[in-house]
Amino acid sequence: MARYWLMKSEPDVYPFSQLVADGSTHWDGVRNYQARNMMRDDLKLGDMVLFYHSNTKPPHVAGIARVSREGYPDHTSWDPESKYFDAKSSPDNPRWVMVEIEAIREMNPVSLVDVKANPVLDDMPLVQRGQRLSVQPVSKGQYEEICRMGGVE
DNA sequence: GCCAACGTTGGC
DNA sequence: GCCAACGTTGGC
Repeated sequence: MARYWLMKSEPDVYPFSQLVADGSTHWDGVRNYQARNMMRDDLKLGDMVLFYHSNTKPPHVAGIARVSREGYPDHTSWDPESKYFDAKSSPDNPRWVMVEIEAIREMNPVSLVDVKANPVLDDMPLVQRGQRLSVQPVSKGQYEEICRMGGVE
């Protein structure tokens, strides 16, 4: 049974349109333990992902993606050239995890303002105070409501 | 550009 | 183990 997630990306860095162009991508660079644990333990093949654009005006959900590979070591963590390099991570003892996601479809942007204005979505982590996690769980009802707002059946 | 929230670091 | 300092996130 598929579960549902929201993943944040800054469109200046990696917009949803790029995921559509690429087809799929590995979600590297997450350096937060809570988010890592979810990617390692909870994100399963076929889980649906709301692709959220943060740090843009206005912030919004931009499209739907799907987990296409479950958690595996994030190789950028032991690449000295990478900006995500972590000296405490190595191929033998990887500290960080990534998943792969694939683009499913674009949707009409659902802005954060609209999410906040919809009582159905009051409990979404996204609208809680100070919520900064780049990977967040979403309920089935919340997922379906966002899809509806974005014009997706 | 500002700043609140939160995570991490490091001295003790 | 505490907690102040610092860095980052991300909306506004």
